[in-house]
This record gives sequence, C-alpha cells and structure tokens, in this order.
Amino acid sequence: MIDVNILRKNPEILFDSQKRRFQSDEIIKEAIRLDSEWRELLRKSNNLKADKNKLVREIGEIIRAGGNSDSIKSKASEIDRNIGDYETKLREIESERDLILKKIPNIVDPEAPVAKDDSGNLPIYFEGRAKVFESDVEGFVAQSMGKMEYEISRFKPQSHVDLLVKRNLANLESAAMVSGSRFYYLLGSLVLLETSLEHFALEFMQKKGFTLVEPPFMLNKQATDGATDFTAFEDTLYKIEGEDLYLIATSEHPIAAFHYDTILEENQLPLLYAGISPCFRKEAGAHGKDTKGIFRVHQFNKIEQFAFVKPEDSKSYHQKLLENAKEFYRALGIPFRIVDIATGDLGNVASRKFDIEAWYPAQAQFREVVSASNVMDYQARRLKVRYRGKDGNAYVHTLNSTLAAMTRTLVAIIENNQLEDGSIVVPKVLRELMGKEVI
RNA sequence: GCGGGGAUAGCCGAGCGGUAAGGCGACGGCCUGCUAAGCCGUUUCCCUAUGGGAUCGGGGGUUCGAUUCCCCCUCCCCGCGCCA
Repeated sequence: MIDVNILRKNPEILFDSQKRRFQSDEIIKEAIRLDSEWRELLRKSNNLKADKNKLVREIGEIIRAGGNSDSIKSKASEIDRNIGDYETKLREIESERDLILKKIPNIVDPEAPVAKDDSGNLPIYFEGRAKVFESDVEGFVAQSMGKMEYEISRFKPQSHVDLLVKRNLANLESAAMVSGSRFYYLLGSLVLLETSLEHFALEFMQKKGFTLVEPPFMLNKQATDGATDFTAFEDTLYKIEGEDLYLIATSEHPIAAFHYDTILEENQLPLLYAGISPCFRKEAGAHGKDTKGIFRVHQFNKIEQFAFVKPEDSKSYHQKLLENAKEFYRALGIPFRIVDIATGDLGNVASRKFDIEAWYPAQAQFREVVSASNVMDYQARRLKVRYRGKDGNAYVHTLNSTLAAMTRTLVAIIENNQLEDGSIVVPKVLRELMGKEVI
C-alpha cells in the first residue's frame, strides 16, 4: 500500500509513477475523491463524539453528587443516534477507500527502464560460458548482445523432458493421470540432485548470515492480503475448501507476514531470512506456455531470500540479494544474464526488479530463474511492520529474491550439463553431497 | 474433539460498571570532570492537529457510560482423548 499522505500532499508523484507504468491514473483520482469524503465524515463524527463524551462525564459527576440526570441522559442518547448514522456512512466510505488504496501500485524507482511491457526489459549483465548448438548461434548472440562467451555444442541438446523421461528420472504421464497436467513425479537420482541442491542452497544462505526458515505452507486471507494484493493474486492461489486457508505461492508471503503488526527495535535490523518451502500456483492464463516438462508447474520447492531493512538501506540490500543469487548460479556453473525489468512489467508490488535468466541450450533461450524485487515500504505498510527510529516509528523496507526454484534450476543443470549419451554431469559443488559425479 | 484456565501498551503487570495504577526497557532533556544514580518528559493508531477521536485478543449486545456484565469467534496454557 502506498502512503496516504503522498496521496494528500504530493499526488503528482503518483500520477507520474502511473504514467511511467503506462497505467491509467483514474485510480488515483478516485482515491483522492474517496479520501476527502472520508476525512470530512470523520471530522463530523469525531465532533459529535466529543460532545457526547462531555455529557457522559457530566452524568458521572451528577450521579456521584446524588442528583437527577434523566434529561441529560436523553440528550446523550439523541447524539448517540446521530453518531450511528455518521459511523455507518463513514465505514462504508472507508472500506471503499481502503479497497482502492490497496490497489494503487507501488511508486516505481526513477532508475527503472521505462517501457510499456517486457519488450523493454534491459539486459545489463552477462556471465558464464554458454553451450550453443550451431543453428542457434545467431539467436544466442542477439540475446547476449555479443557480450557473452560461448562454445559450439557438438550435438543437438535434448530438452529436459526427453532426457528425463528416457532416463526414467521423471514420470509426467502418471502425474497427469492422478493430479493433472503440470505435475510431476521425480525419480531416482534426480531426487537426490534436488535435495543436494536444497542443502547446498540453505548452507550457502546460512553462511551469508541469513536465518533459515521453514514457514507455514498455508496462510489465512488476512496474511495473504498483507503480503500481496489479494484481489489481484486470488486467481493464482489454491484455496483449502471449508477453511480460511490458502496454499502459499512462495515463502515470500509467510516470511513477509512473520512480523505482522510489529514494532521492531532499530538494532534488530536488518532481519535477513532464507525460506524453504513448496510453492503452489494455479498458473491460470498460462495455457499453452511451457506445457511440457517441469519448467512451469503447479508445485515446486524454492529457496527464497527475504530482508526487512531500514529505508536508507534498501537499495544496497537489493544489490546484495542479487549478488547472492549471482554467486549461487556462478557456483553451479550455469551461464546467465541479468535483466533490468521495465516499468510496465514490474507488477504492482515492486518498485524495482532484476531478473536472472539462465541459458537453456535446448530451448536456445534465456529464461527467468530469479526475480529480485525492492518493495520499499509497500508491503510493510500493509503488514504494519515498523521500527523505532530516532525520529519516531517508521515503516521498514522489504526485499525479496529467489535464490533457487528447484524445478527451473534442475532443468538448467540438466540442459547445460548433459552429455551426448543423455547422462548429466553433477555440478562440482554438489558432488560431495550427491556422492556421484554423473547421473 | 471434550473439560478447565487465560489474552491489558515494546515487555511485565494491577484494575473487574464512572472513563487505563505501577514497574522494566527504549528515546529525549536536566544535573554531573566521566560513568552511574537521581529528576522531568516521551514511548499504539487516526483526523484540516496548542485540539479532538479511537484503542484493554477480534466481532456483536446490554447501559447515559463496558477493561469490567452477556453472546459468538480466534489464539495460548493445563488435563483427557485421538494421531504421523
């Protein structure tokens, strides 16, 4: 949620932000209208309450002195009825205002590239040595802007789907039968590769000073709505029938809600967490996209970075989270590029976002594996997470970043490390945990 | 799931129909060679703000007035039951 004081005192900031997002400013105008109506009603209602409180105190004194207070009592009752009318109207306008206030997108960072959609996302960094099949070279050079090393693959890389099914490391047909499309059974050594990857990732984060956390995998509506915009997110969430519970789409949400309605001490900050959890997503509206394999699925495990920091530190922690993710993919030996996400593609919550996109040789494409967002105070205001600063209480800033989403990272390892015979080389850093060098 | 006991400010904790004691911590100030002690103030949210309103787990009710009485819900503690 944005700061309502900006709406009152500097609405031009919001109009400007909406323009840079290529979004309508109707929502800002509507919010201003509802807010001023609300304040007018509140003023009237508070004045009546002041009158009534005065009378009630008088009644107390009369009764203590042993006098008769009947006439003044009826006067108080009459004011009470009046207050009731105003309160009803006030609550109506208030909920209308709050609903729209929560829908106003976060203010975009002035440094984010301005464009109306993802075609304006800006590749800004390249690392690693990619394996590219000869017919894909042209596309690779374009996507890497000629700034990335590569070597020609001597064979046509197989897609992870073919590879996994042939090697019996996954069964997608059975999963489709018992659960539906976009589910999977992982089998054999691939399971060990996943758990090794998780273990490595958790150890990595702990060494970086992050507190490891396994959060609840379900949240109630209130917490979900605090962590994200519920009305916008509802379609992606699985609801538990007959309960006020939703399966989480990412551990970002339960971790964000961890300090719900809390005033932290300044010396507690920064609070750094690394979450591990399964993520459940309906992927509605993704029909036809990545339908094969385990790249886009309804359920996957993910290690997530999350930070609560002082406002002045959020920019530098945004870089730190991104740096951690870079170091992680470097350690795994996966070639990648970093993309600065355009204003029109940010989503409502982020003020600035960087994605890490790994190179997938079989798809001959860079695809998202990490998304690192600076949310500023947008989430903290919804969740009422504050800290006691020198000049009074202030909202903290929150940041989140993937470290590794298992399915996508596994696919990246499989596609990049495959040999001509379909075996998969285990990344060096996982060999000791795995107990083998090749699957 | 059943029975009993609870939830009060950042934390602890009194009040149990007349409008939130006290303590601790934190912050600011005074005092002081320094530190400590002591003293004063601040310490939740909202409002067009030397003022006013709201707030005692949440929601409803009774009353001129509810932290206090009644109803519903949530969570925590103790016992019993069930259980991977």
